[in-house]
Amino acid sequence: MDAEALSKGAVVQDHGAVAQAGETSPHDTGERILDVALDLFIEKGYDKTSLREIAEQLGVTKAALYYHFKSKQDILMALHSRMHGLLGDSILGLGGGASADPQSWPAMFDDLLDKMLANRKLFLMHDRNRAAFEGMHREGHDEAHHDIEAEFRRILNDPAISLRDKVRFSCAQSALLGGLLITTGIDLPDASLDELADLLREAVHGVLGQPTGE
Amino acid sequence: MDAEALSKGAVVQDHGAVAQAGETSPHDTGERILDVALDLFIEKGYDKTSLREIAEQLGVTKAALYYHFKSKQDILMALHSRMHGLLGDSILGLGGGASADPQSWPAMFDDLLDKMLANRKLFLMHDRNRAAFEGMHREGHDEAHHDIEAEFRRILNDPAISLRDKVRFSCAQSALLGGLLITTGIDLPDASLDELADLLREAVHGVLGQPTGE
DNA sequence: GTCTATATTTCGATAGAC
DNA sequence: GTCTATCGAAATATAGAC
Repeated sequence: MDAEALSKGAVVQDHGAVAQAGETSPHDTGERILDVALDLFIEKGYDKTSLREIAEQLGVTKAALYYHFKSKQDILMALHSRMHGLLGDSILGLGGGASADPQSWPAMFDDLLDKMLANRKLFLMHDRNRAAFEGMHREGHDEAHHDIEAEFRRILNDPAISLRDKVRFSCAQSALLGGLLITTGIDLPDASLDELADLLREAVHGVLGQPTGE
Repeated sequence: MDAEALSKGAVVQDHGAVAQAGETSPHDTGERILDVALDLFIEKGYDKTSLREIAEQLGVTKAALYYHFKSKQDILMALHSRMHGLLGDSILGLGGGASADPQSWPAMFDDLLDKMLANRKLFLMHDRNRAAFEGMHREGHDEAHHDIEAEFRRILNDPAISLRDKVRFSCAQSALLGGLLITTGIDLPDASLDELADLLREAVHGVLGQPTGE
């Protein structure tokens, strides 16, 4: 009801090479399960969304879901993979330590902004179900995937970064999510997504401030 | 484990008149239940926190909880009341329409910042369990309490407010929460809460921008 | 690949003794 | 005000036919 204005399953962006393992043609049942789950996880939250509900809305039975996913958490993990497929390793320097330099943050956030805006639903879902994702990581599952929040904490614990920059980083990231949230609580007049992108960039840069003196 | 650096149950601030109905002396069992629940709702989320767990950590049995609260949701509602007791009606103009003027936002956010920082846990809990709170409101409970998000949506749907200001408002609010989040993921050196407050003010004002031309 | 059962578990909530 | 014991509901997950 709230999220009907969002784009549907815009997983693959205008650049290739983001295909996920196990996700073949775009309209097999597995993908449709994920699409429905994504909507429900945003609307009601992961915990309060039952498999019966997902199956019902999809026109199949619960048991059919278990043919495609071995558990409910497995569905959440698949959506997690979708998200990381979008981010790629281009952002947040998961390999190196490029993100340790606050000078590079404005450009990085610009990049992140585009990807998050183009795939709002995934990021809104991740934000709304942070507890569920952390529980998943705590139980040791979700191998081979670093979370966004893992990189987030790495920066927060880097002694080379000043408290001011840490606050800026944390606030900028949250501000971005707050900007995404606006697309659900409002009827965006026409396709003024570009205007929103500009305003969001403005807000994020406002948080990050001037790298030099102030 | 994560939230042990947070202050414990700082419900009543340095100004009086925030007592809640049904909350008498500060250390009766009812209050202790709420304190434990607050911690667990932050750490594991509302849904994944069982009453057995709350009771165990408190050294009583499940049934004892039901003497003080008539349901699990009732515990959540009580914490909701705690939060609104803090906010009072001074902020966000729940009665009038004072918050409709973007000119007044910087001062309002300064006020909000202090209250949120002094009672981080309540606001972090609210943010982390947004789905649970919305579900509560959807089911018609929580009478007599307007939610923060209700006022939030009112602003988003006010046609007199420009999209830029709406984005700024939404981002500023989220940025504030992002700033609170920093207190959980980091060991704040000493009691540098005042320094954090300054940096947060800086960040929020950065989002809100100049009211005049730009 | 999808169905009809059914197994298993956990949780919220209640009854009644003390 | 707290306890023991239990009920009932709902959810995840599985077994096996088709």
